Amino acid sequence: MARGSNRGRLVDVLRRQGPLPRVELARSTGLSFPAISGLTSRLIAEELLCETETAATSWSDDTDEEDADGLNGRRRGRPAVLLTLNPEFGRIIAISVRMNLIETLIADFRGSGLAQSRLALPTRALDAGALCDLMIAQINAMLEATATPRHQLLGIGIALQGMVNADTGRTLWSPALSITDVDLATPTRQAFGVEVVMANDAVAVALALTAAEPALAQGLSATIMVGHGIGMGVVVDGEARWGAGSEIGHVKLAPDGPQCRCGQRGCIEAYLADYALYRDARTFLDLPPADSQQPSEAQMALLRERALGGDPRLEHLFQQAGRALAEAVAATISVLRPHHVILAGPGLQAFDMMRHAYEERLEQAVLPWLLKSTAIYLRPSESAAIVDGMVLRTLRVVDRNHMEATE
Amino acid sequence: MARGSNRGRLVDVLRRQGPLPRVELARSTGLSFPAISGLTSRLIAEELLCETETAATSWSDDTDEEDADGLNGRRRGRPAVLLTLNPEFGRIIAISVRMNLIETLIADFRGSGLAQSRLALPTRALDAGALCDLMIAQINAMLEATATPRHQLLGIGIALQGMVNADTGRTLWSPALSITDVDLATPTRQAFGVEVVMANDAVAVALALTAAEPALAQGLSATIMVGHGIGMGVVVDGEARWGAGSEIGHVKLAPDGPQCRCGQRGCIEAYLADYALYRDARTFLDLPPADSQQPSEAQMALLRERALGGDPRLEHLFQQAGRALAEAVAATISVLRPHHVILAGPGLQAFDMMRHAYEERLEQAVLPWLLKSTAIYLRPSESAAIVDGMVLRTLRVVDRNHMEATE
DNA sequence: CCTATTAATTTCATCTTTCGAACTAAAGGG
DNA sequence: CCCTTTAGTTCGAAAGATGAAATTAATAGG
Repeated sequence: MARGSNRGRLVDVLRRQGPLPRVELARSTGLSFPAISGLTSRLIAEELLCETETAATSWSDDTDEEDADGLNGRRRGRPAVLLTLNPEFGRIIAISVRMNLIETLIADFRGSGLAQSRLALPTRALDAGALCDLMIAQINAMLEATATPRHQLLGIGIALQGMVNADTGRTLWSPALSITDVDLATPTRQAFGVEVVMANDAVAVALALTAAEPALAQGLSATIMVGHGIGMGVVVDGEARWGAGSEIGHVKLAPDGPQCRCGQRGCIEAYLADYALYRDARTFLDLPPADSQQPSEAQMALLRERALGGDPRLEHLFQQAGRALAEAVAATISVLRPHHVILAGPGLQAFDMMRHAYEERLEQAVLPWLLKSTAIYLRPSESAAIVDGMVLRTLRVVDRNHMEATE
Repeated sequence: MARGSNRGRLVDVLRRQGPLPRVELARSTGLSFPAISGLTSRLIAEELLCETETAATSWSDDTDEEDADGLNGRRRGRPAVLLTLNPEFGRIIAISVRMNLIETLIADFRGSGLAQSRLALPTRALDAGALCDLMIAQINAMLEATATPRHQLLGIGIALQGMVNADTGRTLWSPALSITDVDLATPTRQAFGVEVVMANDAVAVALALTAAEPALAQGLSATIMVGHGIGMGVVVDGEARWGAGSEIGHVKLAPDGPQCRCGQRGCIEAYLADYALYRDARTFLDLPPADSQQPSEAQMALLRERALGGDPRLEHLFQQAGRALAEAVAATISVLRPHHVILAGPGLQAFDMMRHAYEERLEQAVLPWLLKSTAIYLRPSESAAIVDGMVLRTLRVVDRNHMEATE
C-alpha cells in the first residue's frame, strides 16, 4: 500500500522530460538499472509505455543538456532505446469555457492534440443544465470525430474563466456565465464515469507555458494572464499548486477608481482588462457596442489600431493599463517572490503601447534587488494554450489515480 | 537509496502530532503494524524515540480527535504505550537577530526550551565578523549553561529580521544590521560543524503559530507580522514553503507616499511599521528621539498611551496604519487565496486603534466572497515566538538530514 | 570481414522492507 | 476465571531494490 511509489515517479519523469532511454530514467529517479528494467517492462506489458523506433538520432537532437554528449548523431556503444508514454494508452478531453466560446480538445495519453472544436455562442444565456449538456455534447462529438471508444476516455479537464473553489471544485463566479456557485464537474463525471478536473484558465495557461520551456519548469513561477479579465496561476516545480488561481485582478489601486465587473472599484482589472479599455475608449470614441459587455477580438484589434493612430486620449488609456499591469507584477513579486513571472494572454498584444508606463511604474513599485532577481517573460500565447495546459493538468491527475489504483 | 522513506514519515508524524501509540502511527502513516513495530524498535535502539511512562491517561487527555474514543480515562483492552521523540537525542539552538537584540534559545530534540538569553546591544554597529563572533559566543554560552557536550548539538537556526535569499541563504538586507549581502550561515556552520538554517523572522513566527493550533496547520496559511517592519511567512500544511518570506511590507499604496526605509516611497511599511508611526508622531508631538531610527518598546507604549489620550492627529495616524494593514491583508488574500490569515507581532498591540479603518478598508479591498472564505486570526504573540518557530524549522531540517544519512 | 571497444540493458543472487496471519500481552467485565 | 477487547510482536512469504556480472548492439579500427 505505502510502497511502489517508484512507478509513479518513473511515469512522472517521462511525462515531464519526454522520450528518455532507461539509463536516463535511472539517473533521474535515482533508481538502479535493474529496478528500471523491471518497472519499465511491466509498464510496457500494461501498454502504458512503449519504445520509440528511431532512437539515437532524435535523442541527441532533443537533448541539449549539460556536457557535450550528444554532439555527433551517434556515439560508440549500444544505442539507447527511447521510452515514451504510449499515446494509445487512452485519451483525454480538455474544455475551455470562456466568454461566448467553448473550446474542446481531445488529446492522446502523451498529450498531443488529435482534434478540436470551437463553439461560439452566447454563454451568458446558458443555465447550469444547458451548459453541462452542451459540454457533454461537445465531448461526445470529439469522441466520435476521433473514433474513440468510451472506455478509452481517461479523464476530462474543464478550464474556466473565473473563480473556482480550490477545495470543492465548484464554480463560484465566471464573467462568461450568468450562473454562480454551481458544480459543473459532478454532472460531467456522472455522464462519463471518469475523473473530471476543474481549474482556472490562468492556471491552465501557466501550466502550458511552464511546460513548454524547461527553464520555467524549475522553481516558483507566476503567470499573469491579461485578457477578458486578469488572472494568475502559480506553478511550483512544474506542478500547479492551487488549482483555483489567484485573484490578483481584484487588488485595488485606488479606492474610488473605475468600476470593476466584480462590483467594487479601482481593481487592477478595471484598468487593464479588455472590457475596461473598450468601455472607457467608447466614452470618447465612436466604436461599435460590445456584445454582452465583452468586446470581440476584432473590436480590440480595432482599438489598438486607433491607438496607433496617435489619439492622445487612447494613448493615455493604454499607459494607465500599463501602470496597472506593473502593479499586478509588483504585487505578485512582493508577495510571492517567484523566480519567474510570465505575462501572457491576448491583452499583451497592446503591450508596446503600455510599455513605457509599465516599466516606469514597475521600477518604483518593486524593491530594486527583488526586481533584479526576478525574470520576467512576455508570452502573448495563443488561445489554444488554455486547453493545452488543461490537458497537462488532467493527465497528471489521471497518472496519479492510475498509479494508486494499480498500486 | 530510494527506499526507507517510511522512517522519515514516521518521525514526521510524531514531530507534528506529539506522543502517539503505535496503533495511531500505523493509521497515520498507512503502514502495517509489523512495519511500525520494526521501525519503532530500531528507532528506539538508536535512541531517537522513547516510550513515555504514563500512557493511557495522557493520551486520552491530549487527543481530542474525531470520534468519542478517549472519553473515559481508560478503555477496555491493553493500554497503549505512547511513543515520543527522545528529548535526549540531541539539542538545537535557535537565534533571533533583530534590531538591537539577539535572542538565543537552546531546545531539546522534542523542541522544549531548556535555556535562553536576550542580549541587547546596538546591532547596527556590528560588522559581519563581529556579528558571527557574537552568535558563536552566544551559542557556546547556551551549550555551557545547559552542560551540553558539542556532539549533542544537532543544528542551529538563525531567524533574521530582514531579507534572506531563499536559494543561497545569504542575508541580503536587514534593518537590524548595517551590512548587506553577507553569509552568516557558513562561518557558524564551520565553527560547529552542524547544519545551519537561515530564515526570515516572519517565517519563523508563522511556523510557531501554525504549529500551536492544529486548525492552522492544515491548508495554506499566511502570517503577517507587524512590528519594526512588515513581514509575511507562508506555511502550507504545517511546512514553511519559502524560507525567505514575503516582502509584502513593500507593496506600494501611493506612488508619492511617506518615505520608507527601503529607499522607495509609499510602502505599506512606511505607514504601519512602528518606526514610521513614531517618526510621523514626532513631527507634531514632543517625544524622546528613537535610538538608531528604532523606537523601543517603551517608546511605542508611550505612543499608544498618548493616542488613547485622544489626540486627533495621533488617532488619524493609527487609522492610516489600519488602512495599510487592511491593504496588506487584501493583497495577501487576493494573490495567495490562503485558508487562514494570521496577524501577529508587537504592532498589533495598537490594533484597537486601527480597527475601524482596518475593517472599513478591508471590505472595500477584497472580493466579499473571498473575504468570507478566509479566516483571519489575531495573535499578538510574544517575542519568543521567533525562536520557538526557528527551533521547529531547524528540527525539521535536522530530522530530514538524519533520515537521509541513516537511509 | 573480424575484433576490440563502448554503452545500454538484462540476468542473477542477495538483501531489505513490508505484509498477512497467527500469537502474546494487558487490561475490563461478567 | 474465562471471555472480550485492544495493543503490540513474531514469523514466514512476497514484493521491490540492489550490486556484480553477463548479454546485447552498435561503432571504430585494423
